[in-house]
Amino acid sequence: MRRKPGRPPRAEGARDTRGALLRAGLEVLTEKGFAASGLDELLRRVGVPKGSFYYYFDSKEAFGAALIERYAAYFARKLDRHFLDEALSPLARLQAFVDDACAGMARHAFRRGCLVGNLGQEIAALPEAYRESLRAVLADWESRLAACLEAAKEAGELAAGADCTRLAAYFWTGWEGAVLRAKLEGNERALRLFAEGFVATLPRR
Amino acid sequence: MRRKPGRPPRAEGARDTRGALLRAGLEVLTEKGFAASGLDELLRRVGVPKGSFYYYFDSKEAFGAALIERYAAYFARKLDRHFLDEALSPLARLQAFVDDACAGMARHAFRRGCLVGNLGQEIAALPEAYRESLRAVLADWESRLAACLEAAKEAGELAAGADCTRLAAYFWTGWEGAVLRAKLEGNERALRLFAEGFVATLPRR
DNA sequence: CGGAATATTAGACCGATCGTCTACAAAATC
DNA sequence: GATTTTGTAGACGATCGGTCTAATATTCCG
Repeated sequence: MRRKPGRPPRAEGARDTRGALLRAGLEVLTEKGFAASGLDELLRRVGVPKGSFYYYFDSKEAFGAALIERYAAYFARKLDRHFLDEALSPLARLQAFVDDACAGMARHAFRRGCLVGNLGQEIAALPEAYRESLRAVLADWESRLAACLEAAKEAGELAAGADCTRLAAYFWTGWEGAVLRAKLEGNERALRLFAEGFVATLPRR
Repeated sequence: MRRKPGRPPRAEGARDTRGALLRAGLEVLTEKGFAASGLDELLRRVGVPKGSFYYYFDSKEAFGAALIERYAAYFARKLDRHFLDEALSPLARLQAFVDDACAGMARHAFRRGCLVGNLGQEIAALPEAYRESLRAVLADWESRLAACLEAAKEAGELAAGADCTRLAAYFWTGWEGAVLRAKLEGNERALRLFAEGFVATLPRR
């Protein structure tokens, strides 16, 4: 019993309980996936009682859906930051994303992976509604990368006949595998290996 | 209460309890992963009481380890069947494996994936001993594929300068991603896409 | 053929943890 | 200062992984 019940101050040194839950949820779920992540652990971590959780979210399923949404937004921003960076050539932008991702995984000692990959893997045991959400997220990433590859085409870094949409789908498919492998091996080797292989085999002209 | 206790006949119409547990375990874990798979469900499915489970296996962890071993053996046989098939050219053998895998996933309506991929994804929440096992399995697949690619070199299907080990690592990394994606999408598109992309970008000479 | 030893099953039981829910207190509003 | 809103506290029943004792079939040995 650490605190009396009731509403804590919110106006000033406010504590964004919902936000804290989402942040911690992302940390836990990108590490262990959905099924293996217990609410109790999450709540202990954030220092919030169960009642609060169920005030902000209808269920664990709803919480997961919110996490997917938040992760998609976070990742879309990251992709835009790199893929739309006019200071770099299109292929250099892709490389910058890869470098960023490697640094990100290293920062968490290769324990955390990709939320989409984690949930996709256990999709059979997840709410059916997640499937479409995850698919949509991947489709979104695909179109962002395809646009970057189109830019590469115009910059003469990629053959005019290249199928950018197909290449983008190929990239994200393999990339998810690389993230999984990097987690398993505990190093960035797989990420580098896949990225280099992908770029190396791009049709130049 | 369906049956009186005691040892059932084993000599004739014998029921291989341990084997049945392993078989069902493989089905469940390739679908839902480790954490999401409850012992109770498994036991209900096989029609075996808990006592038997803990007679054959020390713990869920030991059970999982046995599953990894069994899956590795099963998969190694499958790889040998294809990669050592002298009737086909080396690259045709790889294609035969891909076709086989597509058919296999389709047979289970794309619900079951790869045990190594599933467990690898949730490695952070798994017994640490699994990590090395899974790594070793992947390394084994890698060397089998590398040998097949070496054969392709000798057959003139692959450039003499190609780094077969590296290519093999690249393949399995991306392949795991493709399996994950095929599960998520519920079709073989990702498998085909990755396999075609891989073969297409192989250095021919 | 009989009795002891062994192999295997039956399922109650335990502490921990799962996700849900009801009761209530503080802050905000009027 | 009463009511409404916002949020917290923690009890709850179900189920989890795991252990344990009891019971019985089979095998072994004489």
